Amino acid sequence: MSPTLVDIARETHTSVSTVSRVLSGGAMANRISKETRQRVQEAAQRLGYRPNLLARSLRTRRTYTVALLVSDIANPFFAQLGSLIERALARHGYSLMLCNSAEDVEKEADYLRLVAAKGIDGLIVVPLARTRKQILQAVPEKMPLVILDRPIEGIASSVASDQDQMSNILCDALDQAGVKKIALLCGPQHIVTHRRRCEVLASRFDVLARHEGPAQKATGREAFEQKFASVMDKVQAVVCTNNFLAQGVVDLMSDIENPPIVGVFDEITMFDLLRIPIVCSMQDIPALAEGCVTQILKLLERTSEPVQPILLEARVVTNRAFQRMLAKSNNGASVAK
Amino acid sequence: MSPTLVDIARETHTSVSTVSRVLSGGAMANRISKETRQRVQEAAQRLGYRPNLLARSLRTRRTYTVALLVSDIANPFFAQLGSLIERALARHGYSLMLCNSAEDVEKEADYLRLVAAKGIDGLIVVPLARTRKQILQAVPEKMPLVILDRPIEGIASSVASDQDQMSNILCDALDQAGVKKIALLCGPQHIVTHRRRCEVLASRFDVLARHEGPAQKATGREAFEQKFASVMDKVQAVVCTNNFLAQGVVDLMSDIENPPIVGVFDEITMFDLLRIPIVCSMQDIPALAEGCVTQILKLLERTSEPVQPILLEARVVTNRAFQRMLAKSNNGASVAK
DNA sequence: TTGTACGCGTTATCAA
DNA sequence: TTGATAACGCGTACAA
Repeated sequence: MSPTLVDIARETHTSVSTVSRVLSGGAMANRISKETRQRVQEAAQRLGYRPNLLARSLRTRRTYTVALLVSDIANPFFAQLGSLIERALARHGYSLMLCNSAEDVEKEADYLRLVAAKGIDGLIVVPLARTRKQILQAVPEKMPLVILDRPIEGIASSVASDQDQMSNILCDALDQAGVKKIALLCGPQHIVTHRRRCEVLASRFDVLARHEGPAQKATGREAFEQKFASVMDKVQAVVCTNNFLAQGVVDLMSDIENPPIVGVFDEITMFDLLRIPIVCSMQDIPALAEGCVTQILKLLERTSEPVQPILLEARVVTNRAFQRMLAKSNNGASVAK
Repeated sequence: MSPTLVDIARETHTSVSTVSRVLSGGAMANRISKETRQRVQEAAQRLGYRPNLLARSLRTRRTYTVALLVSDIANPFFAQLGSLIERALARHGYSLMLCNSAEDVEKEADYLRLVAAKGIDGLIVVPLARTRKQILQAVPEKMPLVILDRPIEGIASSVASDQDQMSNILCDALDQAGVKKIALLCGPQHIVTHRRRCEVLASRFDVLARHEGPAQKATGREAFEQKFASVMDKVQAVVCTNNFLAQGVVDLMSDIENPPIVGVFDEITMFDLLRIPIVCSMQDIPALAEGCVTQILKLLERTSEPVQPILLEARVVTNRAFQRMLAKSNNGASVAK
């Protein structure tokens, strides 16, 4: 067994409190005579003392652990976020507990309860639940909580991209390319980001076909087989509310003669090498990560200074095929601006 | 404050031990009179009792938490592994603590110590350290430990792909395509997987150019600028020891007239849509995840039944461009087999 | 400057 | 079938 404070106290002919003060008390350590302090440290070193963090946490009510609850860390969007969040937290002395909700309300609630029971200090969550109430009945009121990506009414500590802004810049880009009619491939409408993106798109273009399903590659295939194929020659763009959906779509479209533009939220890997014109509205992932870490740290320090929701801007990125297409049409039509 | 056993004991006119037995003792609960059991359960329900898992862990010396230590969860390979591991662990009642070592030996050691101090039950690690000794001086001897992806001499509990097999099937595929001379892009040679892959490749082909660097996209660019450009017309393939490296390479090669084959370990997203012929040697990620979870669970149950290293087979996958190329050369040369 | 004693919430031992 | 009581290892008032 690993040595404890008692062992060191015995070894060094002092009491546990002195040992504790030397080894863990920051300011307390100075109020101890240089001599005993050294004796204690020497003994600790020699015995290979490691504090039992469980016992400490039980006593101090702080675990220095934050939980990140996402739908699936295999999703590159969340994987990048998770990586950056873990790094930032580690820099501040916190560890990360990772939870996959798998877009399942039950699992989400289970995890929320578990996290509370484990004495986790704070929680960063990409929620499935849509109301403050749903969350607060699984997690104590005072638990530091940051909502990531899908804001919830009544919770101030949240970090997300501005869905309207990111939808509109995508629409602007499509507009500029002369798009009027689109096919729309949507993720689950109970998820606020997907829903809002759809709404904006529908308000700005003529939607000739629309398909909804889970945010996976397979849904893209489905859409084509069931609804999109027939309108492919009538629309100028296919828009997908996230990159997984788009991946399925792009797969299918590679065989089409004169493919329409694909508009998509978040990144498509290697999109620059595809011959399909693609325009992405990309969230600022590092800023999202940094945002929610600073938020959670603020809440953890309990310096009760007010926390403001953070709303980030996205930016549009196009691939070469898109740029070529744009250049061509501009040349043909009028003087390029 | 959340209610404790004491509160329920007071409320129900019994002792903490009875309450504990009712609420957490599995078999113990039956040795309690139906009546008091119900009283206790009712009270627990009414007061909204949640066990304090920290206190329990301190007492039982089990946290039901496993740590996963990888270089970077943003790497899709680890992200998929992480997701599957988390799910499997959750099914067995364990939570996951996620640690990024960032390919940094210091951080790795720090995390190993931290994990031990936190009372984590077990550890799945993609190690940077190369000897059993290095690891055991940071983590207690008896800590359940599974080595993932990069086997270490003397540690039986490990799960990985057979590097020789996966390298050789890649070579076989290249052979079949008539490849004799290659350019080789390697990840860090102190990482055993990269090193072994290089060795096999070098033993089977004529390596006209070789570049080494961190396993990132940028290294691919570097290689081209510094060494590869001049031999591009002399080699029939460029081989990369992982997918990040390959991504950089593929980016650069899209401009080349008659691109050589790209050989790569692990998946390249959307590779089917690229006009460059690509052949991948793909690890069985679900099997890797399942393997290390069953291993760790076996160690956690302490049923001292012997644990065997798991070595998995990879399989070769080619994209359409590769297949077209192969078909063409077969037609031209001789009767297709 | 140092030591004593208690509490954190639970489980486990030993009597009753 | 139950209840005191002692751990688990640590931090911290309070006293000396």
